[in-house]
Amino acid sequence: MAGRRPGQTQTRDDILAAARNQFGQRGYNGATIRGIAAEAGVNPALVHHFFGTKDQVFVAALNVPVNPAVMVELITQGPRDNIGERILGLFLGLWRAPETRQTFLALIRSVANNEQVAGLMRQFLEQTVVGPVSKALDLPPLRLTGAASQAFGLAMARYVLAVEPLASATDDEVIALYGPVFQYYFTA
Amino acid sequence: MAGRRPGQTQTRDDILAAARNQFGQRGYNGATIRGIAAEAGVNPALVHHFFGTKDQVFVAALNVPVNPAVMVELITQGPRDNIGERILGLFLGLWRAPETRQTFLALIRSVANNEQVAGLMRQFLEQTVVGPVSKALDLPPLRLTGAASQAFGLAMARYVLAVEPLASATDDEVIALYGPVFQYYFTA
DNA sequence: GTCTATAATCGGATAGAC
DNA sequence: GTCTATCCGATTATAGAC
Repeated sequence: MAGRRPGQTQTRDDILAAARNQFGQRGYNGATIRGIAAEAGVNPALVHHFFGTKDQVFVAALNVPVNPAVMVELITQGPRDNIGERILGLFLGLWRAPETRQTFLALIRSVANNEQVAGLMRQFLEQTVVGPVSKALDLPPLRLTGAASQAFGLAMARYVLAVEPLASATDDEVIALYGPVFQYYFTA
Repeated sequence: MAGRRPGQTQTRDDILAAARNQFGQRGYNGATIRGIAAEAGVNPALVHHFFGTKDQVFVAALNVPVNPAVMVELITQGPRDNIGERILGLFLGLWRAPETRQTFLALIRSVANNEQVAGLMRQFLEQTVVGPVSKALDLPPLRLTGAASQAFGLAMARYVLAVEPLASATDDEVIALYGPVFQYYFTA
């Protein structure tokens, strides 16, 4: 934490930022090392130099400081009667912060076109989300996949497709619209 | 309708079927003319010969006999108190038929990674679905984008991600789970 | 640390022979 | 109708100079 590190740091971070943006805009398949390098203002070979293969660049770019286990904790701990609104609050907050927003966009776009990423996401949902939350809240797993599907659809419609009037709605309007739905999914 | 047409037809249809499958599995960006030709067992040049550019192949492959206006009619006409289940029945039926299933898969995968397709989908939803249905049923447009988002999310989770236990659930279980949600979106 | 050069593929599209 | 041959561009990745 004391003193700044020499040279390298800046370029490396530039590449990482460019990667997050490119993967977010185009997904794994659509983004290119060359595109990332161009946006970062460096040579394509440098991207490989710092992060290795495209796979590894992807992992590095998406390694954002959001701990899923903590999120699950936050959700399962609080009062049950407003769990829908609480989840939406967390969700919308993550979509408001640029870093997590880019991460989520990248994941959605990649899941839709890349079998490998889709496999990872499926595993993550089944093992880290649906399983634990189902036990913690004593809900049928099917209910939680319902909630997950609505979260996916909301992200898709509001942030990827940007269909109106949903895209321009305020966060409060979104909470009012989707609150009852998530409350339903989390009520036995 | 009387008598069968000569030669050409078979190969042309083979290419079209292969195109539907490839676009469904990989989306617009991921599918290749060469991949389509290989699956159809023909030369890549033939694909161009019959359908022109990749854009035109895409349009031809997705030109499936589903009239959106008719679907909207079906939904807005019937009784209001079971509209959720009726929509789900139509929806699941379309995902059961191979041709429409491939079409929908292609659209979802392409929307997520292709700005042009996303634009078309956005326009379609706003002008052909949300607008008309909102007027016909006297519902706020925002409600209908909510329903659309849930439809997208259901398709994504069940058919693209195939997350369990949703992917293996029966249609009846899906109707039981999502029925109340769609009913909510379609109730003022 | 940064870049040039290049290998090895793969992509869409076209011209033109048969 | 069907295919061979080919153009031209873009991609990931590596080797190695400076």
